[in-house]
Amino acid sequence: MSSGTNSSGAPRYRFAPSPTGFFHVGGARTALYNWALAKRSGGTFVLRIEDTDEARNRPEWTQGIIDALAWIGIDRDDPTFEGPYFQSEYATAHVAAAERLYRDGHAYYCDLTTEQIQERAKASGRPGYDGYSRDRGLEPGPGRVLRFRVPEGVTIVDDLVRGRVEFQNDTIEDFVLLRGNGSPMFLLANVVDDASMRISHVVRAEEHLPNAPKQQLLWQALGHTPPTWAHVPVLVNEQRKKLSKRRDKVALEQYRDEGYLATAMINYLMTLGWAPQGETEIVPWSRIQDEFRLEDVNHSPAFFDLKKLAAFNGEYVRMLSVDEFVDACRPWLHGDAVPWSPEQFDEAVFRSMAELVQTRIVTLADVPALVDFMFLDAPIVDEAAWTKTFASAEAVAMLAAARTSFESVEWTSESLKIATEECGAALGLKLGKAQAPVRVAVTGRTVGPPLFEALELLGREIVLDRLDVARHRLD
RNA sequence: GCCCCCAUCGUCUAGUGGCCUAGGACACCACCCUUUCAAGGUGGCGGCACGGGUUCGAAUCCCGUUGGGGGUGCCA
Repeated sequence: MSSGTNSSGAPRYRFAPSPTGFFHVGGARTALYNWALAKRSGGTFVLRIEDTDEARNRPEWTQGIIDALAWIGIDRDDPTFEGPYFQSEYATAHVAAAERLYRDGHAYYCDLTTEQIQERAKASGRPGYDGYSRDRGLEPGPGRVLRFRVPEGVTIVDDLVRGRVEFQNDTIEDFVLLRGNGSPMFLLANVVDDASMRISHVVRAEEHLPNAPKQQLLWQALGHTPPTWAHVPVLVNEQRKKLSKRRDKVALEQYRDEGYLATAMINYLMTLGWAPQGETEIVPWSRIQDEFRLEDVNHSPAFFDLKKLAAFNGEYVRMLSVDEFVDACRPWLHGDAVPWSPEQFDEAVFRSMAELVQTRIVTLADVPALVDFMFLDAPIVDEAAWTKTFASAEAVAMLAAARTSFESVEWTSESLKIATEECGAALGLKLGKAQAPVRVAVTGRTVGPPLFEALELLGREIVLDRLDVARHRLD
């Protein structure tokens, strides 16, 4: 695949998000692509932020991008990371480039208003601007836009993922470079910045593909060799529409805040449109960095599947060592969202249950609900579970039997299990049925971590007390 | 309307002319394991959009159809 590549020096991959107050998961994937390639090639990941008026007043938006990148392992302190740069820093250069284009005959001024253009389009039956001012020789002036003079012929965009894409130049209208007020347009600013930063690879979402021929023409008119293009497919929702902020959960920060692991998120994102060699999709970033190739990226849009993400996350949660897991859980075990007070929480107790919790959660946010009964004075009772469990006389009897038995049994999980078994047997209940009333009385729920381990940890006094409370409640 | 892109199980993918009676993963179903719930194990369901070519041979190459998506701003 040989489009003109900036041959001098190491490759430079630019990632140019526009700040919008959150970081899009699609953007995250594109960033990861750029990052993997830059890292492996010994090149550079250039972060250039598209500066808008609104973003300028909200520096936290830019910080949000940097934080989000850091979360997925794109570390600003890494020497591969260059930036952030802001588009506005180059505004003078943008205008200068436009004027050069005008002097060289690659651009011309036009005084048509949007309404006039529409009228002409309507009259001719062809939509869009028809090149009316091309040869009118207009001088610069207030209200006059500078338009690019699209040359005749064919523009071939040589794209690393899509191959050779041909555009007939007569289907590309003479697009605006400078607005009537003299300010540069995005397309121009982008090219000028890329060229002056000697960007060699532009890897971005497919929605930009129609812009590529225009930009390539601009690179050439400016006297530069165009970069290597790669337009990667977009991420879509179940309706096969491009993920949108309005309808879909697209903020990377939200996944972070809901307790998804960055490792899982990164891995999942990379399997959308690409697959690592071999038997499994669960692979560490190091392997992805070594193996990822744009040439192997799929051509069609990929559905962002929450269920599969959840499966990946569970997979990664279970891979954690106990220490790592406890560390990762910490933010979810403290703070306002948690039902217990700081004094009630005991990390040592949590640690001893950690392994049992690990196989039972999807995200870290699921952790508190599994262990809250260990720290609260009284369990949070799930009414539906309670009603269902104590609907039978045996269940009520079982509770009383366990209360009596637990008074004197040796306080280990193994003995507690045997004691429960015996009480159940006397009532014709198997262990599965026998443990239920005890579980609901002590934990408030029908589901949770293995019961007898929890009872042992809780201690005889608390357990007996909760059994009593439950019996009173039944009366 | 015009331009461009895309098309393998429900979903994400492997597959680059014979190794494919199409492989894996998620989801789903069943069974096993089991103190609940998970996790784990085993098995099952399920796909090359359609029609023409090219070829000894096509999921793979070509053309068309259909169906999706994106772009068509003095937005970025």
